[in-house]
Amino acid sequence: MVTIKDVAKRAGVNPSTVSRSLKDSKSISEKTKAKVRQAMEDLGYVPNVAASQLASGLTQSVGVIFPPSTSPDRLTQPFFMEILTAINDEAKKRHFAIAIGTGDSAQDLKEQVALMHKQKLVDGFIVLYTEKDDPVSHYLQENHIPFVSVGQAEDGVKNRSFVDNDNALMAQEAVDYLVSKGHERILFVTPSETETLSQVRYAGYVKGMQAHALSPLAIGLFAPKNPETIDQLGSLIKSHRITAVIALDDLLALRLMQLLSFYDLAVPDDVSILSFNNSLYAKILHPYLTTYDIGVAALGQESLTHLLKEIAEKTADPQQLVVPFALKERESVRDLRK
Amino acid sequence: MVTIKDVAKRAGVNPSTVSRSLKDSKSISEKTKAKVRQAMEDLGYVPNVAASQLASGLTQSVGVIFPPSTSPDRLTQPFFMEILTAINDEAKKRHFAIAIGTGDSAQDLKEQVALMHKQKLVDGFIVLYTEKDDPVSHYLQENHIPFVSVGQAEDGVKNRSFVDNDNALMAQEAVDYLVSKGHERILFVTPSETETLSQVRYAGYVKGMQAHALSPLAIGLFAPKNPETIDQLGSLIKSHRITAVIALDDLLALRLMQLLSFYDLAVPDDVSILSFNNSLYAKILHPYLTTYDIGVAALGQESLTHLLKEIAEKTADPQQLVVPFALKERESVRDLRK
DNA sequence: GTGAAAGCGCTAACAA
DNA sequence: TTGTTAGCGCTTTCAC
Repeated sequence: MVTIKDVAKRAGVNPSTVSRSLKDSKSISEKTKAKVRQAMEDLGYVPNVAASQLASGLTQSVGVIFPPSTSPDRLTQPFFMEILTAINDEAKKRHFAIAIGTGDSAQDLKEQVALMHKQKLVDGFIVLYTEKDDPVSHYLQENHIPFVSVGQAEDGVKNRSFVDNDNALMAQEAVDYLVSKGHERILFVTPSETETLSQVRYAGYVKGMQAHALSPLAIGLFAPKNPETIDQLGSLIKSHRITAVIALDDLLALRLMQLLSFYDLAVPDDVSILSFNNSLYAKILHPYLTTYDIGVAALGQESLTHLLKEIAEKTADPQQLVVPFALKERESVRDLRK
Repeated sequence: MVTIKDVAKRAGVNPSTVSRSLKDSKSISEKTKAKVRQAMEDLGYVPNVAASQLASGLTQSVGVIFPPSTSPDRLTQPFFMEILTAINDEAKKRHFAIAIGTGDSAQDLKEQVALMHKQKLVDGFIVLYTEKDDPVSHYLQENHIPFVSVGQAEDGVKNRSFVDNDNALMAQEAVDYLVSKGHERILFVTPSETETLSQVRYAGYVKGMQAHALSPLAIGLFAPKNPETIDQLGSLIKSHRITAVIALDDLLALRLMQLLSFYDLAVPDDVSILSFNNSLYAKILHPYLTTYDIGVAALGQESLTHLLKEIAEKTADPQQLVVPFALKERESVRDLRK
């Protein structure tokens, strides 16, 4: 194994000079750096991470925490793999490694996070979910460990960093878009009314409707595991002669399509569907879904960038970072004016 | 920060004794160990990973390599997140950490793997895909770095460890099952005939058909991106009056369902579908898919277990580990005998 | 069965 | 601008 000493010897300098050159310290002359770099090249030197960690106290790596897999399907949403690769790509660029945390329960996760931190495995965390009274976030905050969450900030939680889209605006623009296509009887549908995300987007929907002097409908619940909601939703759509529905995500939109076909309603001829995420699901079945791309890559990149900033500056800098979204027009929305 | 020295002082022993107790060395008396453990408890001691890595030369962590994201959808298959959590869970139990590797190209990935290894970030790798002439596997093999691949072994590659299902047998049993439900005109469909996995399963299908004195049909190609194959497949199913198709995976099965409905064929009334993976896709739309569960958790667990064994024993021990599969009967196969 | 002591490879004062 | 030096926290021979 070639160490910093070997490089130093070959370059005819002191090991500390090599160390400094490595981090491109400005107190080393370009000439010396060049010499050192050449020596590194010649010898095929690669720094030993453990040694530098031990000496510097910095881990050069961050933890990425997945949501508790209480509902087993959640994790298999394409979103998580997408953001994981986005974060990893950004981390590579910045010479950081990432460690992942998964667990069955939030409690489990909390213990893992605590361990990772105490073991000095990571300097900070990206938490890929937000939940009320989440033990993980609480732990991180109480212990003043740098972290950023991906997802909607809860109300009242101010001194924490979040990366998210402007979900209210996105839902509002969804209404604008549908109205521009001639729709007026628009319904908002979600699989769970309690989720913060649902609430925020529903609020955006309400605002959007009101902006067009349309009366917003009550939130539509469609929980595939709860058969009641299915029937209710079906009749609601029929009786209110809904022409467009906004679905909380692509998967829900897919299920909605099937529900509608059961009621002999075709998409988009009878009912248009507009959804969010632009995930793989949007292009499985025709009609391909018109959906908002939430910029997963940007979410990942921003979260890491901000986290590293907090780590480097050793100071919490709570920010709400918002990532732009973009409409992907495909086949599930009909223009009623044509 | 509480170190091994603090523990030693409190327990009234030498740091080396603490270190030994930590690894439950048998050359330390139970009495001393108890004392030491108590001291650790009292002080809330947590070992510093970097220090132990540096001193021992062992990283206590392994790399998990995802397939190159050349086709962006591939990674979002639920399989990868599932196996990642399975591996991570197993790793937690064994006090190992995992580092992940992702990249756009195989070349990219190779460089990342090389770096991870040279930096002494990991002791070995789990490669979550198999491909012909894959630079990553080549690199690992040439440099005698412990690794195990998840997926079908290519022919002729003998001195490497793989974890996989017995895919030929699974396809053969799929035929058995369909025959037991009264089907005879059975078609095997795949999105890509060149993939090893396709070939192996197709071979199993052929064998299964022959075992029942049925003549196997040519492999059916259904590449959604290639419209020709869609028409061809549709007519094929019509003209041969196919009653059951075996689909390479759940996603394909879903697309197949839509194709069939386009031809006014209902699943399972007119055509039955049997697929593989038992992924999230199997339960999105009715009819829910009858599909083989490939035991992702076991795949992950076995791969890690075997890798750690190779690392610990410092000796390559090429093995083909096979993980059992199980049929999940749901709604997509009709019993023609009823 | 336990202690002493020399490192693992790198960093970061402090000097020069 | 560069060299000297003392660790970072743990492991592991080698003694006893």
